[in-house]
Amino acid sequence: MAGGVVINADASQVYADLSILSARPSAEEMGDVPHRLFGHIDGAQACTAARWAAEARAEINAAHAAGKLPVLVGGTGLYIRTLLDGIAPVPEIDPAIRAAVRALPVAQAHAALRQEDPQAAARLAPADTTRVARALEVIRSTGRTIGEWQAHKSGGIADRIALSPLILLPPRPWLMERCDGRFVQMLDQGAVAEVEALLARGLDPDLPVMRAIGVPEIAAWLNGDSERDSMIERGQRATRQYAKRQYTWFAHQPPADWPRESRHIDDNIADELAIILQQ
RNA sequence: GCCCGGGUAGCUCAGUUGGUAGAGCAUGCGACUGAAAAUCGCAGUGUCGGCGGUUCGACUCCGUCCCCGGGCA
Repeated sequence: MAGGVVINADASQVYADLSILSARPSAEEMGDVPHRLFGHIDGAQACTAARWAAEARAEINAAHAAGKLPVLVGGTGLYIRTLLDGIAPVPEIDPAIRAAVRALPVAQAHAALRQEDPQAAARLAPADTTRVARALEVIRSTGRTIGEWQAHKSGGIADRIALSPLILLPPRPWLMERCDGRFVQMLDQGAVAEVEALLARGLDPDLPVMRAIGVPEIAAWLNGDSERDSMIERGQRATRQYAKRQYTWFAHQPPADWPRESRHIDDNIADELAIILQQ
């Protein structure tokens, strides 16, 4: 096969504004291997699982057409699941409805949901802001409940591709150390300037770019609301908590027959991966 | 040395008239259908600073000692 194409499957690495903070690969690291869906979306927009999946599908098709091997890399489980299994075909939500719903305090949103979609209200945790808002905007914007929509999924490509999955679940203590080191490294590489640039844009604080790990922590420090040491500590902690959530997702959500690799991600594994990619 | 405030969960702190303790965060585990690096659920742990006393019973009251912070000398 005439080489491969690396396709990003990380929800933060898609944003132009997050290079250092999302640990996006550098130009040198990319070398002459084509990389797709990295930093291609402006931070003023919020990407979605469905949008990413559609783009990934197009990139995979293009790679196949060019006789290249598409290699998806990244840790956003929902995105990968959406690509493979599809997702409920809910139409675009009316922006006015979305804004109104998101402006509601959760308690009110959940109370409204109890009236408008009792089943979803019963199923969801009353404090689950994201899902409660989603359920409410779906019933209000489409007239059908989210449960009805979710009865079917569409757009999945799992049944028409040959998949070679590999899940990396390295030893926890090692992983946690890497998390701590990684945040410090980001600061050394210019993460603060990246956050300053982001703040200068005056974006909605609810946007994904503004909630990415490190952004709120560094912004608070720039704002004088915290000491540098505590900023570092909070950034490291957020990274570790995220790693734990990823660990849980990938340990349990993907099919049981997907191979799990629990060794350290060292040069040996990197070589093995390189060999797999060359096949 | 004296006066005041304070020593309760890993951290910050609640604890009304005495009935052996809680909340947030952290931690652990888990969930996850269009914001997912998001959002949420569940679960530990405590010689309530030490010692003595009063009491059927003390984190709560009394005595004493230790430690921390502030003030006065």
